[in-house]
Amino acid sequence: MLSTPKATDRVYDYLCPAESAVFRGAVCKVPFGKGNRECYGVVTEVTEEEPSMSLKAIAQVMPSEVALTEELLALCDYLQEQLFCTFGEAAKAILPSPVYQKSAKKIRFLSLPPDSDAKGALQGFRGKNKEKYLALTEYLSLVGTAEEKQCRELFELDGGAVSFLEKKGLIQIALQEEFRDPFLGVSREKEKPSLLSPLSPDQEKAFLLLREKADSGKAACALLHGVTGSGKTRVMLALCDHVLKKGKKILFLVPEIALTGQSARLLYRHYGDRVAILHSALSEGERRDSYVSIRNGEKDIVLGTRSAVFAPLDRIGLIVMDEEQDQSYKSDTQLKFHARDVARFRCAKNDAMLLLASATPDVESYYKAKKGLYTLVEMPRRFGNAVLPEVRIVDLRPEMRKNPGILLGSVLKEEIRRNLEKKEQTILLMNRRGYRRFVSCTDCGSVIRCPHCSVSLTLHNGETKRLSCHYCGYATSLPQSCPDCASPHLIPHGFGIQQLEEEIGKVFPEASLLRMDSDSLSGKNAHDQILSAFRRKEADILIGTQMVAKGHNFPDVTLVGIVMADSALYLSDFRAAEHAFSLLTQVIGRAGRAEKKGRAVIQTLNPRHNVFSMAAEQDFKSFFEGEIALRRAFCFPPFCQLAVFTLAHETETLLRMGTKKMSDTLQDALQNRFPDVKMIVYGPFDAPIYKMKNVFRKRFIIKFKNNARARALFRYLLETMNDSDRYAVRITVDIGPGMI
DNA sequence: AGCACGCCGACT
DNA sequence: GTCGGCGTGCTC
Repeated sequence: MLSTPKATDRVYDYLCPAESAVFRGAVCKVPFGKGNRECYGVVTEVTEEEPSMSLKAIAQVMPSEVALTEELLALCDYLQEQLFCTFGEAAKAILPSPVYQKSAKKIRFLSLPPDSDAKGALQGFRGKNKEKYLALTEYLSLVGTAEEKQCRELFELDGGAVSFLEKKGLIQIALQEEFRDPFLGVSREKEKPSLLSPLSPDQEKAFLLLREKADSGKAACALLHGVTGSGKTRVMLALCDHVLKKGKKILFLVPEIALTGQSARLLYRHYGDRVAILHSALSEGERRDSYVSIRNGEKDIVLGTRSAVFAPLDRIGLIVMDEEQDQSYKSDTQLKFHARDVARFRCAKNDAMLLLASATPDVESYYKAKKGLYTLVEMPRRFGNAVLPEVRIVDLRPEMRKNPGILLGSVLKEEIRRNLEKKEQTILLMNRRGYRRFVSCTDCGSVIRCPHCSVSLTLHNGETKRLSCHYCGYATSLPQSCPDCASPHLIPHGFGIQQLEEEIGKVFPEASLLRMDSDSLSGKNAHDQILSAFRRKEADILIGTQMVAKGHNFPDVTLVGIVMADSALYLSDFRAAEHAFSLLTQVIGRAGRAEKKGRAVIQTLNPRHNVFSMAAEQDFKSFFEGEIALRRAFCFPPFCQLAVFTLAHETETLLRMGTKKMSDTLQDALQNRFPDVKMIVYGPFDAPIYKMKNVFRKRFIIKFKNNARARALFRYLLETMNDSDRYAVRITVDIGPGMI
């Protein structure tokens, strides 16, 4: 069954219809359960046997172009084994429902009618839902438009309540298809294929090494490590050409299609109609079209984000993962897979080559390459006559002592002024973490928190004084007095991008700004539009979070400022240093091109931290040596594998009972049933957000060696924990978590 | 997860 | 007497 809970995760027998062919991998519509509700299932076996019991019959066999191939069926087994998911969860990730399930339904969106006064209209209203209605209308005034389904969940309203509000004219309902554009503005007209520049000697050398590996006819993995500006992309294209000429097909993965529209342009320019695009922003119809055309063999190249690694492509000769260190390759949705692991599986099945490319490889990948498990190809020189930007590391502490709220130090201010005078562009990076504004009481010290989640509420837009929760969407207006002690002395804290914007506005009133952060924007094209506007020189300064660092080419940017570099270093995650190094290296690389030398200013309270000087020099090797020594000393990946078990329950006491049972079961298993398995168990700890949407969560972190025995122990553990009554804790597992 | 069946309290 | 609460058990 597609998408099934653990309890129904097994094979069910059905009668085949006489008229249509049923085969392994086919997707079928079947009646299921007492109410014979319509479900989808995947055929895993067809027999001629007479059934020994009365069976229900398959209602409909879906067309063969949406069936799972043998390779993808094997992938389902692999994912079940590795991730402890159900068959349905694996199959659903591989075969997203729009592909087999045609739905003409449009999504209902709610918004406020123009110049409505919901508050006034609800003043005299005395129904039991008054508070919820007020909350909903406030929320809509904050976000503009929101999906009806989401609103109903957030404010616990039913369909009746929504139609009541519509009748009263307090809200309006719009039917919309989700907005999509598969090529994200890339012209579909056939452009003249631009002639590729000949390979430079360095590129030629890298290409020959990779080609030799690709021609071996065996599954292989190579890591292409090239500093920013070394021309890796050109080498990858040369390899793609070579593989295509041999009649093999290519999967080309990028971390985020919205930010790397240029990959689509690049591939589309060279290969035109042979390219299919798969990413999460496609409409149902587009996804189906892409899927079917790939499945029918009409496409030779599939470009996409992490879930495109499941594309129904046959005869794969090469899988490219650009920016392979990027954490968005690890899924944090229901099925917590890593695209790299799936890619490795598919390469093994296809005798294909996996090419990982990056300027700052993942420490684990580089370690494997150094050990000889992957072919390591290095491009240490920048292409042409490009030079590295000149980087200044500024100790912000002296200025911070005088002015604790400072965001722009004098050095950075001076550099920005210089750039404004020269009419050159500037990028300012502000790490998102730690820059949320919250409100606290100066008398009792308490912080205003979300009633459903254990987080503080974030203050938005200075003028409107709106507080919202970034985890459940709860929104409220800033109270007049402290909810705990009734003191009127509530003050905002924390620096947001908005503060930086205000400060720049004061210091440089003549400068035009663009801001890019994920909170202020929704819609897939918004980022791309901002970036394009900046590239067209419609603003002097671009302020943003990590997104501004990713793979974009801005020829007129000569200055990059990292406003507070430390925030990236102080995450509890063991990969914090790796991420900081990668982010800094990438963003510094945005400054300057061949003709114009770039400058970067790093503001920090830790000027001696060597991650800054290593990022400035693009000295990945020194960074790696230091980092791998730490990982070895403290036993972190790649020297072990990590698993995070999260236990969730609405009731704290029952959650505690669950964690106790988990601890006991683990200890017993390690001592008696699995004495040969070595694991280190940490926990239970409160999850980083202990309470979310009124559910409490605790977790265990386990270091282990990933082998069949360890997985058997986990499976035993999950079975033992799940066979208690249905009101017990819910457990989820994340193997190789992205962030811990 | 859904959905039905089944056995106890407040209504016509 | 009956509607409906949610505990329990099953899904080909």
